[in-house]
Amino acid sequence: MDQIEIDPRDQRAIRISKLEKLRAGGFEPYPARIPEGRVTISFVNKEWEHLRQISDETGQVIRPGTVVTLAGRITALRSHGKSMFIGLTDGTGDFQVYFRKNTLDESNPEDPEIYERAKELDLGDFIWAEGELFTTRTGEPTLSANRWGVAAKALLQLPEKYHGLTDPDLRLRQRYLDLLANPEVKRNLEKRALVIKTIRACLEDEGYIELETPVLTSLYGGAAARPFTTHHNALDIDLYLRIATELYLKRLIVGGFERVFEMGKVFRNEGIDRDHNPEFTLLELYEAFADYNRMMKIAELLVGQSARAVARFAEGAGETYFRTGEDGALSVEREGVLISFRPPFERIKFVDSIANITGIDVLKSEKSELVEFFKSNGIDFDPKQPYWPLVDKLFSETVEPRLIQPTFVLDYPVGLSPLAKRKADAPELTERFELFVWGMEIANAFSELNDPLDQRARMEAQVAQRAAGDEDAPNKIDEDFLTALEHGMPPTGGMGIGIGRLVTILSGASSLKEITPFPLVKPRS
RNA sequence: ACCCCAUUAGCUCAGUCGGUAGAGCAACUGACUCUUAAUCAGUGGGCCGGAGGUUCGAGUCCUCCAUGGGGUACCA
Repeated sequence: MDQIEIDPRDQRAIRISKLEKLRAGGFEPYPARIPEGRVTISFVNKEWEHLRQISDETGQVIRPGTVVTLAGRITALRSHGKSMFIGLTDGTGDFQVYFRKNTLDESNPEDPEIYERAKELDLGDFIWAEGELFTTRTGEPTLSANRWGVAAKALLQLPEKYHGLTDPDLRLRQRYLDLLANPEVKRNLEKRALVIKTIRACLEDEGYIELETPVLTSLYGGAAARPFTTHHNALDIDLYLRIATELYLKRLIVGGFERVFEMGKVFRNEGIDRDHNPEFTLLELYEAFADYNRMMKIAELLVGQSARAVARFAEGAGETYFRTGEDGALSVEREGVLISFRPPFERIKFVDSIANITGIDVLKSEKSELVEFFKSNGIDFDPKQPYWPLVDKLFSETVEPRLIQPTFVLDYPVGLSPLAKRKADAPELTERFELFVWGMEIANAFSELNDPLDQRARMEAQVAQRAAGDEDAPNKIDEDFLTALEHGMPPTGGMGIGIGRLVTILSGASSLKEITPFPLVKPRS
């Protein structure tokens, strides 16, 4: 059986032959479990002073090290003939394991091969090792193994340890390799989990309840986006994947819940770039007897607390892109600019912000004036678009890029805000804000429109806009939603927050892809 | 959808004017009982993203295609 020729080019075949040698020698390469009593590496590192072996100046052992069992993946392998050093990583940290022939042989007289078998180990294999904790001559905390075993053999090589994995395509398609090779990727995903946990805890503290609304719906609405479609076989109907949770959460407000939120995936059939992914996690929250001023407070709370939590984590991990000021102010450094997350955030008005930069008063202006501005400033635009979408374009081009520090932009025109309540003293404006950070929209909130007749009129206008060629406008009026409103919805404040974008900013990541575990990629043909 | 750039060993990258395909890590063989990007000696490893074209000759020049990145457009 040893006579089978192995092509030395085929490293997988080499590993399979090692696996067979281990199994033949009584080392099961895929055991169901390892010996009980395994401790984590972070525990050993934390308790190191209590656990380690203590020697006097002459090197005499005064107190033996504690015997523990560790398990993890082999990340380094340095063989020295009759001893070897193994770098071991578990989910909590790194630790060095020392295999010494004499020690292993003396502890296992029944198995004369126990040291030799270790020569069948490769980088990437999972092993367990039980032994005594000591400090090497060079000061490295180490476990000297008395016993060891395979926990799971790896058949393929891991990425190179020193340069890591940098091919952007491979990083996304084989994210597990990216995670192993690039520690900051794992930290960024941990920050994502931390932000989600922090936001849930804050909202629960505020008396909010979390409910899940349908993903599969026969109508789509609550946002301007093109949907994904799918099909239900038993009912034989086409369904849409939701583009927002808004219209269902408002039904829950009508039904008597006063503080409700959902944090879940929504799906928008649009392009992919550094702040867009077709499926993304959206937080939406609604509070009865609240308005958009209350939503600003909640936004400051959620963003502020998330920033605080991420800062604590980043400091613990030794990262330096985060600063904590003397007064507890938190800021993130991006491209040399400090972004401060200390509430209250700046507040500017939508109409004023455009006028200050362009001189155009969008409430009095006309389409021709916008067109002229675009042309003279060399900005590409779609001349077929109606007035209000062009106003939005004007805002995106001139104001948005300047909104680096967290900034609330207040009081959007009603033409851009089909679901927001009009301002009592300025009916052409709405009680709506968006929160921008680093030129990116993070949150969108308003005093919700609860006048069912006004809501119907605005939805009809949208459907007409669709008919006129706006593919992002809804295709049908959600009559069931309007019926719900006609039964009466209290004055309500509502807000949506793009979780991924918030995490991108707070983690210092360069794009949404970095903090999304598995962003959408084109399948390989 | 459009423009620009990239694609060479398992990984990270060189490759000059168009003239025999290179390095480090990883792998393989051997030495080595406190190493740590271990060291030392030796060995193997390539559809140069794919398909065409120009040429005596193409990793290198041209065209098309695929994938990725950046930008533009789209995304209230």
